[in-house]
Amino acid sequence: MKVNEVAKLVGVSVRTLHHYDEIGLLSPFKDPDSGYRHYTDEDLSLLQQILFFKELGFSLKKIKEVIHNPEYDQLEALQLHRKLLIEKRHRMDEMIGTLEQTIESFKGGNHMSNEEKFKGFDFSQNPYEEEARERWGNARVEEAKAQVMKMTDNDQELMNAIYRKLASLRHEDPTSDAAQAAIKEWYDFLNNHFATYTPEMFQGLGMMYVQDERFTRNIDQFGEGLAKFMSEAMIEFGAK
Amino acid sequence: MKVNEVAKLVGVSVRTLHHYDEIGLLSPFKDPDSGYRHYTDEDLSLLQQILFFKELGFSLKKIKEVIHNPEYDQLEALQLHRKLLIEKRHRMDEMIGTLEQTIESFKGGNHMSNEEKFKGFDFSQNPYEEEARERWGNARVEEAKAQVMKMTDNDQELMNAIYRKLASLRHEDPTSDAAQAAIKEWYDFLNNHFATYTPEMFQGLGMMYVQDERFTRNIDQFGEGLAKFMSEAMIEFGAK
DNA sequence: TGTTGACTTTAACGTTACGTTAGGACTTAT
DNA sequence: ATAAGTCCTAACGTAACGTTAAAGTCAACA
Repeated sequence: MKVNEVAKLVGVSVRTLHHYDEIGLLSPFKDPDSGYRHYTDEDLSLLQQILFFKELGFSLKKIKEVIHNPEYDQLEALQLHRKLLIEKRHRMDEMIGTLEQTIESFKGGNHMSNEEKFKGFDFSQNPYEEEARERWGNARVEEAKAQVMKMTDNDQELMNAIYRKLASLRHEDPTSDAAQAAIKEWYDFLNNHFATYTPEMFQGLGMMYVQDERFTRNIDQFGEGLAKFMSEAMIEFGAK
Repeated sequence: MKVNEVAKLVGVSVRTLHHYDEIGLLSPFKDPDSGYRHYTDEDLSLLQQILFFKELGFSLKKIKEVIHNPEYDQLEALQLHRKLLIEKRHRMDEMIGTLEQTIESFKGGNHMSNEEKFKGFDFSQNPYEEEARERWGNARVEEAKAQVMKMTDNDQELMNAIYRKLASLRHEDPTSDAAQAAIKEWYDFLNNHFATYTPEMFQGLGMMYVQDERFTRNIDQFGEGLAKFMSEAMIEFGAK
């Protein structure tokens, strides 16, 4: 196989293959006449390995070491690397936290009463707070609650606007483009304001919209049937 | 202030300050005679800002844009950046997951019975599973459980060995070097095998060792007083 | 067989945010 | 005044390729 074929097959650039050859990471057979590189099946599977490690965030230098060493070293390298990744993730968590604080301070004051703030968006107060704690743990709920408390008037208005827009669409097909566009707005809003929610919490939230009638009632403040509509739209949205 | 003073004060290299000057990010006053750079207090606070954004992962190019623009853009930039960070964190989570699977497959089979595996290490089965769910949430507990299930015979043996070593030391001072070395082994083991535990879970686990007598009984299988000893050693370990 | 178009090669500069010498000017303390 | 300490600019090095650029090779069609 020639460079371009390989490149297209595995989804890397020709330059990348050249580079790997240059640094001695993957050196295919070179036709002495034409100078063309020719990759065997073996080269390909080695390339797969390389890309695998790369996806895990290894540097090419380390990949080169790891790939040409006995098995035990590979395991050790994997474990070490995982440790580094986990540390990095912790640092990222801290960074995200700092960012969120900064964003809050940029946004300025929050002048609505807390009751006002919790209207329409609710699950960290009232009947189901305890249930939420059971389902998702203390720390998560506290964090979510703190974030809702810090919401700006502006954000609150934005959220209500999204709810109203959704309510106005609630008699249409939840899979329609308009409905999906609106649910995407809502999805983006949640993503921007409550990033600490795990994917499971998102899913669970969607489920509860229809399964738990207390949720249903709360959401249907904005229009009867809204909870059901949103749930269906969310499922559709998540499916693609 | 001259370069070196500034550098030492804020913890960056002189080269970094030169670089920021080169690219027009932070250009202090330059004495026309000596050519020396002189940083004012204003320069310093600007530098703080720069470093802050840098810590958040902004490129110098973006910092330059953000710092010289109206407020609204800054907020937008912050929000955009947080989004990117969150996406990156998700990708990292996936990478860590893949790494863990790979590590498992490297380690090979697991031939002990599940009862065997849960002996000595327990909190995802038996009386307190339900309690764990309440405290830390469903997903976390399930994840932890799955990881315990996948433990290799080897790992299991390793863990038991650590427990036995700790048990043999349990009548000594928990703050002694020997005790701390042993608790570090245990800490590293947990870190290597149950990376999905949050710091709070770690702390909580330590607390429960003495506060919850069901835990105490389970750990004390390896020797009476072990739970208390471990808890004290953990607190000491965490404090430094 | 000649030519054309698709593909290949090496070479080398560009990117990011500095680190790291290197050689020389300026300042400060003794 | 002289040495020690600090400052300057200039320029190459790093990681993992991207991006031209100039030139050789291959397959097919006329």
